[in-house]
Amino acid sequence: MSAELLKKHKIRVTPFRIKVLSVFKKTHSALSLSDLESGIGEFDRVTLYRTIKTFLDKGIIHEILMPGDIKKMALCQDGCNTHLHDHKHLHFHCDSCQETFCIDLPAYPEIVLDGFDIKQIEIQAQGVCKNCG
Amino acid sequence: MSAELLKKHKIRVTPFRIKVLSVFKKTHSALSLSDLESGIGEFDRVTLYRTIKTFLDKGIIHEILMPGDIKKMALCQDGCNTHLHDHKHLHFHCDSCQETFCIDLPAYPEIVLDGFDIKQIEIQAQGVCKNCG
DNA sequence: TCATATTTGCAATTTTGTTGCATTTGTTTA
DNA sequence: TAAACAAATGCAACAAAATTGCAAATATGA
Repeated sequence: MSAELLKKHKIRVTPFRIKVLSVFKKTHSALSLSDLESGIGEFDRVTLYRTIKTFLDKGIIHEILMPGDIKKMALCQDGCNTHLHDHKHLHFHCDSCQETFCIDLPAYPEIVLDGFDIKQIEIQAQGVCKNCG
Repeated sequence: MSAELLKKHKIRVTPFRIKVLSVFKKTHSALSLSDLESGIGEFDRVTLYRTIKTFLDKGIIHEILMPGDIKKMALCQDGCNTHLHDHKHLHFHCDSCQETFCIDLPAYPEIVLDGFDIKQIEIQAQGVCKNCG
C-alpha cells in the first residue's frame, strides 16, 4: 500500500504523493514526466517537481536515461534508500511501443577495467519487446 | 582532419563546425553542453543547438546519459552514421573528477532475454577513474 | 564566377525548471 | 483529542533552456 511506502521512507503521507504513486503502480513500464503529468490529472507543476525530487532523494523512484534523450522514472526495489540504489536489473527500451521496462537479470555481468574502480554498472538495452515481437 | 570528417558525412564545411569539432578533439573525455559552450568562445546558441543536432543525426557524435541527469557528448567511432551507432565501448563516469570517458572493451558482454530482441546494449559505469584512483 | 541550396544569426516565443513566501496540512505528544 | 510545530502545498514571479521563422550570408557544384 502506498501510504506504507511513504512511511517507510519517513516522509508524510499526502493525497498528492499517494496520487503520484498510484500512477506508477498502475503501469508496469517506466514513466516520462509527461506520462506522469497526464496520469495525475490536474496538478501544480512545482509540487510535482518537488515530489519527484523527494522520491528520487529517498530512493522511492529511480531515473532511467536512454539514448535519444529519453528520460523516464520507475519505482525502486525494496532495498533502495537515500544513499543506496541497488538495481540488479537492466533497462530495456522498445523501439516499437516506446515503452521502457526494468528487467531483472539472473546474473549481472562482471566487468573489470584495469586501473578503474567500478562502483556501479547500469545496462541499457534497446530493441523489440516481448509484447511487440 | 575535421574538414574530411564533415565531407565524409556529406555536410558542408563551415568555420563554426570546424570550431566545434576542434573542441571535441582537444579533449579525451566527453563534453557537456556547457563544456562545449565555454570551449567555443563566442557563439550563437541557436547555431550550436543546430550543429549538435546535425552531428547527432549524421553520426558524428553520440550522446551519453549518466545517472544523476548528467548529459554529455563524444565523437563517434569510424563506423557510425545516421542510422547505425555501433559503440563497442562502455561509458565511465568518474565520481571524483566528474569526467566521462569512452572505454573500449575487449569483450562486450552477451545478454540474452527470452522473448526480447535486443538490438543494442549500452553500458554505463561509475566509480573512480585511473587518474584519480 | 554564377546559381542554388545550406547554414547562420537574430528576434520573438515557448517550454521547462526554480525561488520565495503565505497558507494549509500531517504528525507528534501531552 | 487538541494544540504545537514542522513539512508540504499552491501561487506568483522569475530564470533558464530550447524552438521557430525568416532574412542575410556562405559553401559547393557546374
